Amino acid sequence: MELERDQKTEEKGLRREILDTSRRLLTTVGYTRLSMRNIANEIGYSATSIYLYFESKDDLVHALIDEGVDLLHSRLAEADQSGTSPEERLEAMCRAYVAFGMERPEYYEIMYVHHPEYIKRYPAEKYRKARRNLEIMAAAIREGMQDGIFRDVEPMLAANLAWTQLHGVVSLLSSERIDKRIDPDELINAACLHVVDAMRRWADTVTDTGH
Amino acid sequence: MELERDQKTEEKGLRREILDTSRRLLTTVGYTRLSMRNIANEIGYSATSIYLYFESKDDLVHALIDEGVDLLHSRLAEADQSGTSPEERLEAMCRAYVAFGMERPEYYEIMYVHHPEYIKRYPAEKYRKARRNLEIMAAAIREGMQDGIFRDVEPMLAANLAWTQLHGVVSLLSSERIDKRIDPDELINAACLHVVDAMRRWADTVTDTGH
DNA sequence: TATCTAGGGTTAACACTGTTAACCCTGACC
DNA sequence: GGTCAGGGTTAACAGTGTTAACCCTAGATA
Repeated sequence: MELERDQKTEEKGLRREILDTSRRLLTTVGYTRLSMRNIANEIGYSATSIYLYFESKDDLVHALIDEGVDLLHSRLAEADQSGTSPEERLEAMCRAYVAFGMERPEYYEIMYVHHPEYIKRYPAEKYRKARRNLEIMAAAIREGMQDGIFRDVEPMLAANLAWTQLHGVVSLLSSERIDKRIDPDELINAACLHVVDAMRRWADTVTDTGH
Repeated sequence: MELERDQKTEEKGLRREILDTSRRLLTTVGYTRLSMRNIANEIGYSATSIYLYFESKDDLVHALIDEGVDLLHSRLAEADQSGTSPEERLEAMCRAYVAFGMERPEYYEIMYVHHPEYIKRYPAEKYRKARRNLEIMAAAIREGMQDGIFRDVEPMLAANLAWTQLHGVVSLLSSERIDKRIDPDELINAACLHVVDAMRRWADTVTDTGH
């Protein structure tokens, strides 16, 4: 009993267990099979007891999204430190982003693909945390601008443009909507180089038209 | 009776009615509320009678996707004819694609966002038809190459790269995942110009690395 | 010591979902 | 007139997220 008291900072016992098996189910059987009753069966509790620790399934999924956001962030941060020049770092982060999306499609799905319904209820503080993953890219872009390598544009807009390109590749590839005759690696490679290249030249055509 | 016989080329009566109300429900209440019983209630039949004309909900949704594909194709074709130079035409098609995605999110959702489950069962002949929408872009790119305006790359790969960029913008914008401080029009504009610009320079960096 | 209370957990149920099996009824043909 | 097919129905299955009511045990209090 006293031991459990000490562990309460780590997380309450059952809540932790729910999260663990949820994560496991998500990666094994996928999101569609991630149901309250499924989770409950796995840990030997009734489905409704989950509601003692999460106020809804949305809430539970939000917690999983949070984990995914952290996972992605660590990948991006690692890539950011792998290179020296802003160009290298940006390219490395692009590849890290795509790699994450392709290797952990279940996480990626609930983070960026799935239905907007529960996204709208996504709590603000978690949203702010998710934005870090864009800011780390924006930072590299900003540095590149200061070094005179990249053109002068709003770094956050540029980061978002990069994000849309990367997200497009990941989501269309992993939903198997890209024709099989297209080599995935070639497409990924093109997209990543493309993003970096876009930062070099760009502004002259874009910022003019931005009212 | 004889009149109905004449119309059978247009489509069988009830099947047409199901498709019409499905389309209407899709655009009004959205995909999540598009249920068999909902459709049935709307037209005053029982839910199971839908199965006399569609073998599953997937099948029904496939028919709706088909409509969406045609709609998008007519938009792209129109844009393709609006310009003279390959550059103009490609840019017009990019804007047309994004416009379609933003104006008809329900169609876009079932076409390119939703769950891969029923996509895998998407019939091959419809898939072939959907590919036309990429080929019309690839055609403009190919022409640009022949005119010496665009670099020499595999046009279908280039079209797919363009598609990923456009899809990323549409899907992230319409799922409201882009920060509100980013101006959507500016992002769209940047993406479209970006796609065209990528066709001009590109190949030297990309094709080299393609194994 | 007896009683109250709070909290973790349960069962039953509601309102949905897509889908199948069985049935029913009408109209056409032999 | 009997058979048969086809359009349509109801009932039901197995599943979903979620809520209301309940149950039981441990701890604090009178």
